[in-house]
Amino acid sequence: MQYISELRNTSSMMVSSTVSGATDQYNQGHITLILENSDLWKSFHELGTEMIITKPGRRMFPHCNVSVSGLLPYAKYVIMVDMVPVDNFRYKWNKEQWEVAGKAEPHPPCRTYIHPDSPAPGSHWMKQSISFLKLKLTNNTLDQHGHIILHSMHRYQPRFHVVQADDLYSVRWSVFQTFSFAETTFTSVTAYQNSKITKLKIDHNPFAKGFREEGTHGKRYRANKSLACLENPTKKLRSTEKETESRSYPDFPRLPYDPQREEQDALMGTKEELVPQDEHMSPWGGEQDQNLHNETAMDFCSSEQMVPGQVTYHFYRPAEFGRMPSPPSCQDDSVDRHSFESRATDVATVPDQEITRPLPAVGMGSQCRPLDFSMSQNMSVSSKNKPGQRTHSLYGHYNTEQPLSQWSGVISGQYSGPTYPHSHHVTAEPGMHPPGYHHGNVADWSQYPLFSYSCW
DNA sequence: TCCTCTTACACCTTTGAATCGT
DNA sequence: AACGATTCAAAGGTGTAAGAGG
Repeated sequence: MQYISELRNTSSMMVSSTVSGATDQYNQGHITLILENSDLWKSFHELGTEMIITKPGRRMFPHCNVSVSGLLPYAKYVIMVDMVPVDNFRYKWNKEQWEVAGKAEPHPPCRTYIHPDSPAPGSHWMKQSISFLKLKLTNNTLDQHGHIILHSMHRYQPRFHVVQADDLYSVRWSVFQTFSFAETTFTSVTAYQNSKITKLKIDHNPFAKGFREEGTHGKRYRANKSLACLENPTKKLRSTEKETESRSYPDFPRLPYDPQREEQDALMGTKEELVPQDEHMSPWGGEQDQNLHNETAMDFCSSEQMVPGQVTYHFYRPAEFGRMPSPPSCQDDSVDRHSFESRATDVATVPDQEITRPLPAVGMGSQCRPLDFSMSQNMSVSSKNKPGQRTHSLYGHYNTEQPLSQWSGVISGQYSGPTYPHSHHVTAEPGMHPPGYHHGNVADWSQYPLFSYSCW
């Protein structure tokens, strides 16, 4: 609980600093991104968000919805989203909480979702919130539909990229900023593990309304091959209940269904449910304590740092990396933007404790570095090879040559901690990194598959 | 045996074309 | 002819349960 309150304090500070710094609305250094539905995200985050991924592709829920300010009204921008691994682990759901189940699998092809309105003037982006409703996640590494490919049972975090570019061709030479939000971190799953998350989704997702309403829910529950449950409830229902119990769905089969109570339970938790878990009900709690962090402060650090992807730019400016490791580098990057050609990156990469953990780090250095933006090299190289084709491919829907995500020069808009009371303002924030923040682990990622996709 | 993943299913919302009225 | 409102069917999103596979 202590760490939650720390988060809140910090985040409110960040918000205020952002706001005060935003006096110059059109100064690019003060572009701010605000996460809409922050409360909803927060609700999910507190339970440990799970995102279903399927072979044909599944939308996110909650879906990413942001509003942006501080853009130049007449300058054109491209806005993109990608997913970065939060750490190098694979997880499993065990005894009502997530546990580390081993090292992460090698990254699937990295893809980027480009908002369909891109490119559009700043005024367009600022006049209303930007929805990424149609972004889809898949676990199909051979996916041909341009969905973002993730591994199941891994943790990811969406990153938003704001790129000033007149067209998609010029994205790679453009100035851009990267934002992410701690509460959008999720675990990708092929089937829901945490019943609280399931219920929360059912209660909030209109498409799941059929599971929400009392009658339908009951009907639905027995829908498949299980009218027998009604006819002969003893056997079938018993087995259902058994499974239900074993999977800890305490409230699911119960009828009548009370949405309010359910929601309240989901959000607040009952005492019984809470006891075995962390005080704030985060299923991460146990696992984090056990595997990731030893103290609350480290929890804070971890969640803070899962953020922005800053770029690995060593391909062009290797010498610059020397300055990355120190927290002030973020501070100095107050400009928060860099051009592709000239900047030396901040390398956020992975939280210290996670990188340095005595992990079975086999292959991690080059293959599975979380929060790394390896595409820089790929892009440079590939664009030299096939510039025309590449740029053209930007406009294709599902072009396998997708260079867009291969940009370099990503900078950190820098992430702010969980926005607990409200939305999330993201700006460069010195001091967000804990002492000992580690910027290393900037190994080459050049073998990383070179086809991320734009989808719209 | 356990765990993860896939698939078919029923229910629901969203979308867009067709129709009608002004 | 142009525009807006309404209707309706198709498309697509949702979690569940059973079962396959490792």
